Amino acid sequence: MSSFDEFDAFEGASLSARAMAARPAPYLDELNPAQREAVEQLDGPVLMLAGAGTGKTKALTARIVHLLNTGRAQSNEILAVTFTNKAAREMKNRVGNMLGHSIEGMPWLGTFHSVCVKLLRRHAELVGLKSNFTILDTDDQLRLLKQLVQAANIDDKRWPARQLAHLIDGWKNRALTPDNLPAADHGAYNNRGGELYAQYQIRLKELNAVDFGDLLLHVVTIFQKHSDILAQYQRWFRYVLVDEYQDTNIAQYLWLRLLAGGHKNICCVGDDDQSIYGWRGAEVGNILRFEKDFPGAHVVRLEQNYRSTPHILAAASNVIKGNECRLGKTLWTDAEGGEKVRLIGHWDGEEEARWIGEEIESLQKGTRGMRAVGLDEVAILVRASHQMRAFEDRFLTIGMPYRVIGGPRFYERMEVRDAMAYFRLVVSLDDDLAFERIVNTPKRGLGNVAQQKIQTCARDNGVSLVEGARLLLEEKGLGGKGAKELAILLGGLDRWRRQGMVRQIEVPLDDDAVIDDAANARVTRFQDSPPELSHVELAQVILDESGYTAMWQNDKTPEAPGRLENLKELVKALEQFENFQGFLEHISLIMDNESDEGEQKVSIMTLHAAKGLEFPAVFLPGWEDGLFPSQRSMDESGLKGLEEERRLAYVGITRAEEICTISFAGNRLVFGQWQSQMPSRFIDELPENHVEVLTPPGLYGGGFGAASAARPVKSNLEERASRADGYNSPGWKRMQARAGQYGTSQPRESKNTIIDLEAVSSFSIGDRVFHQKFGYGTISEIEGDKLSVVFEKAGEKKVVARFVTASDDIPF
DNA sequence: ACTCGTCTTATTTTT
DNA sequence: TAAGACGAGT
Repeated sequence: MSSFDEFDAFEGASLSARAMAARPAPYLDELNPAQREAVEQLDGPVLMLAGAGTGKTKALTARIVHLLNTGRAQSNEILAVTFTNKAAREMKNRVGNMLGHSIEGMPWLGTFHSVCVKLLRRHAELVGLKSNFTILDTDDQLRLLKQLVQAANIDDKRWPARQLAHLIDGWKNRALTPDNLPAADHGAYNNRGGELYAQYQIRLKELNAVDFGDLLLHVVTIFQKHSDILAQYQRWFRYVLVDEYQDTNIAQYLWLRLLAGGHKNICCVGDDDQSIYGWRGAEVGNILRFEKDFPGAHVVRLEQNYRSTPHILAAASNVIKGNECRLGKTLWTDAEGGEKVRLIGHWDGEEEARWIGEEIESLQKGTRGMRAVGLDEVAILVRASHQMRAFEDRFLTIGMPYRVIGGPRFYERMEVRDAMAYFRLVVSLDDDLAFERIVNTPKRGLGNVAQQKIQTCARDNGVSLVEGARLLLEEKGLGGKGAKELAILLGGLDRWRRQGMVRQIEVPLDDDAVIDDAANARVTRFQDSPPELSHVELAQVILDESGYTAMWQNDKTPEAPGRLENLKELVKALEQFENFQGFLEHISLIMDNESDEGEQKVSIMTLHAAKGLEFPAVFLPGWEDGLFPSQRSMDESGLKGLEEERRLAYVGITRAEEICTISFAGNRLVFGQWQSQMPSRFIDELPENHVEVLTPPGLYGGGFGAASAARPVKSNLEERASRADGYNSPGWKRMQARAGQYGTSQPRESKNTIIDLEAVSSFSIGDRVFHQKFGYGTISEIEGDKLSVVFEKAGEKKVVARFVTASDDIPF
């Protein structure tokens, strides 16, 4: 992709740079003392512990500018890594702005993955790859693994390939190659884990492909095995900067240690309290251990917050201080006043959504002396994406514009990937995975049997699938419609390839290696080919002639028009690139979807997706034990899991600038079952004098606590959870202490059910009752809060008392 | 080869 | 509940 003239100026560079060392540094004046310290401490290891909203990016960019300005390094001698492209882009922009001129260079500011791609392209042969290797996405990865699993005669029902994929990802995150896989891990996946992992890696090499994990792992391997190469880069990258250090996994940690191992000029920026990606391999330990890893490290804490009101900060701080494993920071602010964090309980999830909808409407109008808040300034942050539905439903009915952030990304959409598979195949005919994806899309009458034949033929002859298909046709090994269609496809591939060729020769590519390969192959055959198509035109032609466009045009499902729209957008996106290769390279790493226009909309997203963002008004619904903190997280990871959930709560609260509203529902439909919920234990951790409880207990006698007290079943569950992690006080105590403490909004009238909480415990045998699902019935037995009811239509069922009402009350 | 019905299983997600 | 995966039937 990019050439290596980043290195060209290697030795003689710094004279002019040093001459600049005396330049004034106005950017320093805008920093607070802590930020300034973090910026000016240029040499040696530095850990910048930056709390939420403390101007971390500002400090980080100032540091880069300072490095340049003092002549310590040239822009191409600084390695700065982030996790997301968005973060990398922002940093680039801000460095540019701060310098006052566009930065030519900073070629090594990018994501871990994009930097690794560059490095790996340069040294691919050292791990048995060619420098034009392709990068598989998770979909390709899974398909590949499925094949291996089937070939190994494993019942993929009992041992799903997904699970294996997950294991392998985990190993790669931990920098474990098949060779150094610990015995314990070897036995995973029905004792075949290690074996299949090894096979998978071999297969990847055969395909000249890598998965995301490999990008880092291969580079680490190269550095470990080739000290000369490592030394070269250690010298080249004079300063190393890392953003979001708390999110690094072991592979990334090793990678950094290796690169910074010489001069130790490494500056890691992060916040242990915002480590929320443990489940995908991030090691909070990396940041907690920093001072041990880099003795003599300077630790700077950025604690002055420029984002939120004191109430919000107090709430966040009080919650997070429940965590044991943290370095400790206290956010503070100059700002004064502001609303307290608001807390409200609801009857159920629907009611919660309704209330939030109305609340947003009144924020818009600017009631209670507050300024009017625009919809763009409002966000709803949920723990799990299924919670979004209630809000979407509600907002749809009241016509409130909203946008869901972090859904399936543009480049992950089926149609986009199909299209890209065509492009990939045209670019390199031996992209077997791309071929597999599209042979029968659109339907060409090439089902399992036909594809199997192609596979066999290709393997027997040791060629790619495309070549195998060609041979198969020549041998007449395939008949009927399939054969005809396949011939058309192969013909098309050749034609498209030819149509794209000349253009590719004319356009200079960045990457010498790629250009050489491609050009050599082409010059001999197609030098004088007739008028060509630009890659954009070609893309359109491919989609049309392959029948792919037609496939969606003929599709009558409601999503078909949207898919066609996406294809158009994809073709348009190609315009920004010089050629196919450039595009494919780019999108394999960039999965952004920032195509949102002007209209004011409420944002709905998960807490994870919200990290790094901020909104004047934030709603945090669903604070119920089991949902948040997530039961699964606690079951799987115990105390560690709970602490990560707590960090998530911290992240959520600290997204809010002016007003933060936390809510919970007493009942929620979970997997189609109504469940009564306990308020989240994190609610107990909110500091009372910074919280305003809305809708005090009123009409419904005792409100939440009383209702809970009537349900020993839940509290046992709750108690079990508490005991399991040994963390909080037993559920019962908490619950009782809380009884009546929090307000609960009234049940939704539109449901036409008025449920008298007092009545829950006052059923007696023989009462006639109504149940939403089973209809009318008569109570035959009472056991705690469980009733046996003989329903008129549904027969005898055990139901929880709460879901049943005395039948007279039902105004149906 | 494709469609339809049954079964299963339910976080968080970047690159 | 509700979406996705899978197998059987046409």
